[in-house]
Amino acid sequence: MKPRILLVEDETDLGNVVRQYLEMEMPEFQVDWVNNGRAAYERLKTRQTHYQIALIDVSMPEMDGFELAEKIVQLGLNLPFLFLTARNEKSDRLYGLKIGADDYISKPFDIDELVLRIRNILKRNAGVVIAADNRSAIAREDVIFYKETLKLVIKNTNEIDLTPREAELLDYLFRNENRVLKREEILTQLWGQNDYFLGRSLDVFISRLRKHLNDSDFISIDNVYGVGFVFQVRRK
Amino acid sequence: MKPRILLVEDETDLGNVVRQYLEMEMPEFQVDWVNNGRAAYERLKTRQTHYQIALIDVSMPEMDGFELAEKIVQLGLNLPFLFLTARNEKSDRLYGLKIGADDYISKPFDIDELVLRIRNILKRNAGVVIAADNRSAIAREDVIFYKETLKLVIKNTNEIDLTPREAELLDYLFRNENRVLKREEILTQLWGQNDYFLGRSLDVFISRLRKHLNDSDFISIDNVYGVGFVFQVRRK
DNA sequence: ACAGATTGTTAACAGATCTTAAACGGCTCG
DNA sequence: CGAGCCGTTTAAGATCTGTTAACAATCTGT
Repeated sequence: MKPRILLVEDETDLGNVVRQYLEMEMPEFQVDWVNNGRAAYERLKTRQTHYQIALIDVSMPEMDGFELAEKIVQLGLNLPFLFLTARNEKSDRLYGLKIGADDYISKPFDIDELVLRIRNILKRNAGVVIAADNRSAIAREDVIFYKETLKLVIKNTNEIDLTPREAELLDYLFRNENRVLKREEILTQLWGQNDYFLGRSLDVFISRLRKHLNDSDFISIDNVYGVGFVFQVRRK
Repeated sequence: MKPRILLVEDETDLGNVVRQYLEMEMPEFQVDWVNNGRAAYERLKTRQTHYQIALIDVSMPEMDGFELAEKIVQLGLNLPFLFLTARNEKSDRLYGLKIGADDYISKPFDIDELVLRIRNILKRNAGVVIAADNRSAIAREDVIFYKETLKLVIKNTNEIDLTPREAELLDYLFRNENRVLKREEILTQLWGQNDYFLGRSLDVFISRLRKHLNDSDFISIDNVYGVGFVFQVRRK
């Protein structure tokens, strides 16, 4: 199952913008947006879904952000959280940090900075390391490729261990998706030379990767006869 | 030994003030202050002393803060760091966060806020630490590791005595749980160098730790062929 | 449609890498 | 000085991986 981010924000416009931006910038996460503290609390209480991090607006009707955060701590969920708020008084900031916030970000905030801060918090906390530079994990539609752990996850269920060479080739394909790659290009890039036997070797790896990618509805490796291959990533 | 904080700051006055204040507010930590990036790098390169967090000034002569931080990431130390800086341009802030900073704090900063932010970062990073009668311990699921007394307790029944080297390696693994650790990283950090025989030695210790951890249902040490190891901590 | 070229798939092999037990040798401490 | 501990080295066996081989399937120009 995709790791999840919980966004708690009562302003409809801002909530929508942030959710959309996060899903675009961090496609390997699902963003759940709720518009009040109580709804967030209900979700967290019954650990039905497990969240990686919570982004909480301080000023909300009914149950405000501070109150929600305190409940999170009380519940003993080890859930990182940060505040997104228009209130930038020192006392508020200190209070937020004191109850354990991993960050306290004042509106208007830079959304790129928010993404980076979230990534850095998750990096320390979660098992799955996703670097900001997108080099260690690549997500496309129903496929996530963790380059460092040599793991390939399809439809969030199917977890496959790759060999180093398989991973290297797959990485190369991802970095050149949707364009025709000549055999010669691939061989000189990955094997350093280009002869008949290495060509056959490449075919074997292509075959293995195809088998691995069988369960994906969006990704396939297509042959261009006499030329090379195309790593096709279809969009939804 | 007291856990340590590394402060890298070239301005003498500020360095002194911050160090004194931190030691007053966080007496359980020892604060080591060095006044340039190169000195900090030398300390971190081989693992003479182990730090919990690094506070880094961006503007320094010789090796600047960004450069130092990049080296920290390259070395594969899982060391949290944050920037203390007078530069508050958006591009600088984004760059700092991009290379993995846990925070980017602009001077003049509120020292109480700094302390809170440091505490929150450490809280997440250290996991459940039991500080009873000054024996520091790391607890994860069904395993408790008392690193001062070199004892490992599994399921509250099985008590195992570790050798110093075993404990050192296990400590390193705990600090880097759920990440791929390259053989080279481990060897340069723990043994100070990396050659064939030390590699064999590492394998032997891994094997011994595995035997010790056999009774845990949650922790295992997995190999990534041709790369290194992953210290897997599964959650309930 | 046919032949040759290219590509696809599977199995087998050899070398690299990893695992583990056991032997070794330096060190400490009584 | 002898026993015990501990890190290192050795060595044998297990496992993993990239390559090769063999054969099947597909493509292309004629």
